[in-house]
Amino acid sequence: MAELSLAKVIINISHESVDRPFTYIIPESLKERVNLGSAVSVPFGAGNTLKKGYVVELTDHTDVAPEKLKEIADVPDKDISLSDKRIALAAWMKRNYGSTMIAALKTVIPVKEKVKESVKKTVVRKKTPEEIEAYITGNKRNAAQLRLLNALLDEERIPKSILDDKLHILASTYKKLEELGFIDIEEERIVRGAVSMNVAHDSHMKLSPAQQTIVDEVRDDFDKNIHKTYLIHGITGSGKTEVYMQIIDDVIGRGRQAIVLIPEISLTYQTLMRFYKRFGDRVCVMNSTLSKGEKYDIYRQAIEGEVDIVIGPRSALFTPFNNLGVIIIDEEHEGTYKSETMPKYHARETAIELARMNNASVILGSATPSIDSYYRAKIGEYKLFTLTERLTGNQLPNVIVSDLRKELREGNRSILSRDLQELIEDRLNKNEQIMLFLNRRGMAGFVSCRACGFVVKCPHCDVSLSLHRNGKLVCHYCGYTTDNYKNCPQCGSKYILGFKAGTEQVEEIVQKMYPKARTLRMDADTTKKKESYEEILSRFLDHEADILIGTQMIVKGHDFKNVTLMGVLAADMSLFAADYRAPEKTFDLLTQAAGRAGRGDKPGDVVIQTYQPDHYAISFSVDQDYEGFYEEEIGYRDLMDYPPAAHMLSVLVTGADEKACEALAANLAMGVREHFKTLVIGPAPASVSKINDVYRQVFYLKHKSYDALVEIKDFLEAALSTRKQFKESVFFDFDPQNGY
DNA sequence: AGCACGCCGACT
DNA sequence: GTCGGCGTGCTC
Repeated sequence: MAELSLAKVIINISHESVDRPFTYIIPESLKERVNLGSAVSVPFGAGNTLKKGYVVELTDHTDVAPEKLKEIADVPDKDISLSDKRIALAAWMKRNYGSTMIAALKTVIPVKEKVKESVKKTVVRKKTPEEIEAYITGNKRNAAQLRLLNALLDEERIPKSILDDKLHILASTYKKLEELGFIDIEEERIVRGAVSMNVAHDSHMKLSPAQQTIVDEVRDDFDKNIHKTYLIHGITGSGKTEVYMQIIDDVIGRGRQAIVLIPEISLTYQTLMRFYKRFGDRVCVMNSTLSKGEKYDIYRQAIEGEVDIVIGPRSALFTPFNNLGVIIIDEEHEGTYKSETMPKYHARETAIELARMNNASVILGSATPSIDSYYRAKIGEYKLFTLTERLTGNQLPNVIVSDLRKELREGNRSILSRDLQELIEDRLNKNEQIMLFLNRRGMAGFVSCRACGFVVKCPHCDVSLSLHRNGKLVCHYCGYTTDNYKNCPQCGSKYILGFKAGTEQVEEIVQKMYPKARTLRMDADTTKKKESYEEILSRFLDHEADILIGTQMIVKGHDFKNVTLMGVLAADMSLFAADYRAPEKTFDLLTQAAGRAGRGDKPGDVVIQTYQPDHYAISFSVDQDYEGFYEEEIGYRDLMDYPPAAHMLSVLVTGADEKACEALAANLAMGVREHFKTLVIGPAPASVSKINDVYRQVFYLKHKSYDALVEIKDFLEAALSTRKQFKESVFFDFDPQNGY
């Protein structure tokens, strides 16, 4: 066979006009090192500037004129190369999500370059549990020390990185405890990211019959080389994690590897420790706070077979295992599985494609599966399992619905219903904890004129401004800040007031009503600083506050044993979002919120305050009736041709010139209408019609066939490429998760 | 993304 | 006449 002397290279320039392979000659001196997937450095363009790129094909013939061909300059050995499967996956992503090939390739490579090794620190317990207990007992201060010592009671050795990350221990705390002789910090020159704990592996937990059925069926299929997508619909506390772990055990026992995807925010210290205890140093955890070096080490260990399990957010999907056996996606309904940047891939779909390429299985799990996945399970595309038994022995919480219209009619103008007020008082007296969940920031806190209805909006972005405690009005999109108005700019009335319903206002009101109660607030503002999210949670866990007030993030998967009351302040807030998924998201949030109360041995109450107690998203969540909600919702999706009944493509046209932007959107929409004889919805101003003075027009296409939408996207891209004079940019999103 | 080519306005 | 503005087009 003739030796292949040419390489097709994708250049690292993210622009459609150069988004195609360029052919280069492989010089004799680099023959050994240039392979399929190699990262190479090549001269490009008139100036022969050196550009990085990836070899996506080796060949020995080309249609390019020979005098044009240049030679590959180098194969930098600190850059990481790709496997052929990864190239195929990138090509699939490019096609399905409409990105450039180079953007898809970069997504598929979790780490760009190799980095030197460093030291790893492990915190080791140096005193007996009894001595530690003695120190802890009666110690009301030193919360951070107690967190650390409590963790060390369970585990003699814990990697410092986990403690830093999950328990938020500061250097001063380690220093103090080292001085007191409680701990020692061992340093080891070892690969980063790895967790080696001298743990006695937990013996396999006894599974319930329902759990065992799932494990058995997946294993039997696996051994028959049948690889499906399985959906586990399991209520909170039904033991999904046990099932995942047993399946992983089976898979790694067969010499294969496992990827576990989690919505980053929900990976709690407890869950993490369960994996470590079960699998020890065969597990690696990825997260966005890891350094380049740590990520690289995980990557290297995966390739070299030193670890078998990686846990991480959607990007962990691209861990380069050689023999992937199973991909587990926990909380599969979560929106964070859809990428917001190019390529706008969905981790669930991409996982299924990756699994198909590797002969691996996919396990999806959720207490409230996405309508999408449940539909696919119902039509037999996925295999459905249901876990209905609460193994933790907790009772379901008692759910009370407060009709806010009735409250108002009967003279209660407070944001807390009388039922909720009564229960808060009761819990404060019992020294139990309370969570108050406010559905949506940004929807609340806006300033409007009670006389004429004027709403104060950002001059640069088409969203209402929020009133902050300092009296300023702030835009949550661009940060624009202005003083609050004394009089309405439209009618001059002095009744221009904030709509009191932001988390800040709730905290203020709660503090006034319950002066003795200690409150903590968690929202996008208070968690802006790195690590503050974990810090607030651990402070609440340590009972440094009685009431935690927050947005979505407080309802995600955290287990607070002492919380016996969950108040949902405005359950219908998220129903107003301009998004066909609004009822689904509302149902998910309410169901999860209800799951937060009474998870310990104490029974819990949930109060759901709403203006629409009869809306199906609310009534079914009150009854914790997923099936009922699904039936109602799928009927609606079917009727309207919304996913999963059909697929959707959103086309977002943006531009600084309003008229030009509108004209281009109208023109493109018309082109599609005429060429495909299909229905086009819009164009219309996006729900946020302007961000930072850039106008946004959007139109939607629906089609039963995904490929038909891909064809339309290709058509639009072709149409755009012949009109370069347009300064407007166009963005595509398949089955969009968030409205535009 | 760069770089070259090229076609119009104000300069030694 | 020519220097240089950046709009348009091409890159193996």
